[in-house]
Amino acid sequence: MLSRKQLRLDIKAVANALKKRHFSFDVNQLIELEDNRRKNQIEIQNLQNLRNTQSKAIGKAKASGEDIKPLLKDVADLNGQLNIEKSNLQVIQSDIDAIVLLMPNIPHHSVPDGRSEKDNVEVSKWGEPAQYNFDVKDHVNLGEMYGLDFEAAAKISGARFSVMTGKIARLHRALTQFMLDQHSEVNGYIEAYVPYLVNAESLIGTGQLPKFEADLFKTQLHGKQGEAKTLYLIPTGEVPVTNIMRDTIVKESDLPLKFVAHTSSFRSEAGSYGRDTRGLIRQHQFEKVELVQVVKEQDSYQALEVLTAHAEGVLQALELPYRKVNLCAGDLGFSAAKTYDLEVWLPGQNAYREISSCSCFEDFQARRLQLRYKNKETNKSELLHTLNGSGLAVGRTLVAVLENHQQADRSIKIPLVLQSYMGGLEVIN
RNA sequence: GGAGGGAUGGCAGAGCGGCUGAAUGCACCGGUCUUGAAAACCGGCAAGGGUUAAUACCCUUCUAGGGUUCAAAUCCCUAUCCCUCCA
Repeated sequence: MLSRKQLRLDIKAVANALKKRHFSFDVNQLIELEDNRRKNQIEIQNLQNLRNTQSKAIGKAKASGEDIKPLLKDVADLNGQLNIEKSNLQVIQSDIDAIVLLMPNIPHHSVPDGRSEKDNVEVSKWGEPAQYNFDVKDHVNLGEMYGLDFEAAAKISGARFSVMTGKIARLHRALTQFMLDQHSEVNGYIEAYVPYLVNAESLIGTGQLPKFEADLFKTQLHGKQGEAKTLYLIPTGEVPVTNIMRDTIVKESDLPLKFVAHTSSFRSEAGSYGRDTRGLIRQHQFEKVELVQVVKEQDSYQALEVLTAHAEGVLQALELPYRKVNLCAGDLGFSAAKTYDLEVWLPGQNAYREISSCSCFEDFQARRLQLRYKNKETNKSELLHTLNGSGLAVGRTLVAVLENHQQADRSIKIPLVLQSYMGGLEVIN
């Protein structure tokens, strides 16, 4: 959520900045609403002030045994008026909220212009895609030999699910463990275990709601009471992990906060029919190791570089060629001010594909989350900055390992760092 | 399934119709003292919003939403969460 103060003081600049995202809104409408809100609020406050002083007068009059009847009538009239004004304000306020909650974050100045992923800018590249002197298979063909089973998954649940058994399941788990260990032991993140079902407040906090409800799986308990207890399956670990700190004022000495969590993620993938229907790339349920940082305002962009490097470290350890891309304004997620995507090389697709998305949200999420710290210098509570990134998406990493480390005899070479997690196994065959 | 108890500032914890935006302690910040630190002492210290050039002043907020009342942290109802006991 953008700052209301900023919207009030400099709405033109906001509108202008959001143009970079190709997002537009009715500036005049918002100005008018805001104007009405202010007038209305002043009116209400005056009435409240009057009522408060009258009420106090009644208290005093009563104590000294005077007749309070005429005073009572006065206040009753005031209250009548007040109620009308209040309901007016409520309508205006919810109109404003509806608009503001749907406004995306302002892109950082270093974000390139552009409309779609075609306009993203490559920042760096690591590793060389291997040359294969044999017929390259994709992960579906390779995986099926070693325990990846989409037919069983379709029977159990439907499309976009997977079953893994045997060596593949073990490899999948090894990747998860390796990533968790790497981030908690080497990179200094606190390991967290979090719920996969979350309430609407949490999703509003990180920005998935109200705008992206269609992307979510929603659960509901039976009966009337159940409706009040709607929970959503998390679309990313970012939601529960970032919400750990919702509504808190963090001690300055505890900053920066760094969490790593392994979670499943659930996405409806509404609107992506026909895209990536083959294989593990786009699933309704997938595993991710998520990095979250909460830092002071002045540290956030440095933190974005570091967090991205942590995700890159995993790719490098797994000997997977990748490139780092600075997302253009048009491709930026709703809450993000700046995002680096890491795209891993997939020989089976002969292309780089997203495997991690690392974003700085500035105070956009923190404002919704009421996530602050006490600034010692100013002695004020100030909003913090949040960041997150996948480190990495486990399913896609499995794909990358299978495809990049395949050999002519259809065996899969296991990267050195994973071997201890595989009981010393060097090759899957 | 049933019966109770609770939710108050960064934390702990009083208050249970008007003088309470809220005692007290801890934490934090500033100062005195000290070679320095600690201790002690003095002072400050919730958030959000509005009016104002500024000093100031005003409004809202004691889990959330309703209600009673001229007036609610305080009384009533509902929800959520926590705790205890019974089955």
